[in-house]
Amino acid sequence: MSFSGKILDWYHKNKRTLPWRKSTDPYKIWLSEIILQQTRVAQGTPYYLRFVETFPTVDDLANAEEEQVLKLWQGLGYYSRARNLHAAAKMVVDEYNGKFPDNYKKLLTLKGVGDYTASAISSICFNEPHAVVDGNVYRVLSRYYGIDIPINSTEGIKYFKALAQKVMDPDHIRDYNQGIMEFGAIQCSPKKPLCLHCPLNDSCVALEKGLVHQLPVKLKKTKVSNRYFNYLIPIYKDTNGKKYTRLQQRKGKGIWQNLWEFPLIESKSSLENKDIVLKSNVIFGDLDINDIHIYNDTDIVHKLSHQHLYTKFWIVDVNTDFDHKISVEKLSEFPVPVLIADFIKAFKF
DNA sequence: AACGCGGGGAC
DNA sequence: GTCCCAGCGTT
Repeated sequence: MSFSGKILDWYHKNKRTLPWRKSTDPYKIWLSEIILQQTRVAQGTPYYLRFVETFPTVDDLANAEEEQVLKLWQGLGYYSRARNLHAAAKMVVDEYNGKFPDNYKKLLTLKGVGDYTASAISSICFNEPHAVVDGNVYRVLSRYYGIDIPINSTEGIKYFKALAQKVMDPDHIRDYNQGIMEFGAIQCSPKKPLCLHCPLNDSCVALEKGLVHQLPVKLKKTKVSNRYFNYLIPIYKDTNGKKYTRLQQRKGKGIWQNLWEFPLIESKSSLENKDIVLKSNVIFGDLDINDIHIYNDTDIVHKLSHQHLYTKFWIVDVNTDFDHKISVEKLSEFPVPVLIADFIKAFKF
């Protein structure tokens, strides 16, 4: 049996029942594909369910505020996906008259949709013969065919796309594409592949040569940088005992774009109490600061894939009312990074 | 061609 | 600790 035949056979016996597999509605498939970019099925599934529940149609999503989309996305990471998701929904409504693009080329014009996602949607929804190449496919193909070209090199990306396109089954593309990804996730997994009872173990080059654990080859990742965050949490209690604090929205290019956080002092290294007091007086202008004390004695280290954030939270008690204040009960309405959400949850306002 | 972008789970 | 996940956009 051919490679694709065995993949299809394996898929029919082993496929999981996943919520998006009940439909070929391009809106729902697109939603699932964006959510699952660089994200495990287990992590993305509850988000998918909340999104289809909250936004049943692309029109509903397009008409939402970006704030609401980001709030629903909170905790999933790579927030440009959420911003692009919203922008793409608007494109579908405005430029495609509300009808989801129905072929690979048009799908590629949507923000946040690249070769993988356009291939996935066009094959699953419209039976177009475009082979998907995701992390699973790189692993399966590199092992089965014994290819050691780095998967994240320009040559590798081109090579594996062509190979995937060559070995696919164009007549069963919907199941083939999902099948090879599922096979990579469950059978041909990164660490402990189940080679012993694999339907391809009589013809897998990596298995024959003992290279299973050396493939796929991947170029080195960039190094992690350290940053030092000091969050100032102003707290003002009015005459009724109601408490207020302040959030501000992150703008610019870096992490957590358009998400909200407390006023931030970033420094090259760990700051001392007196430095914080000094800078707090600048940040909060002429406010009457009653007391400043640290919340966490040792730094909270928030680890992103490319940055380690050494974080201190400082409680700033103020005696006077201030602008841009929000009541602490409203904190949960803002989309915030996990680092901030964890603090809000742990701190007793 | 290289880099920036999150968070979490498996080991 | 390391690796990687149904990748994409920017520089």
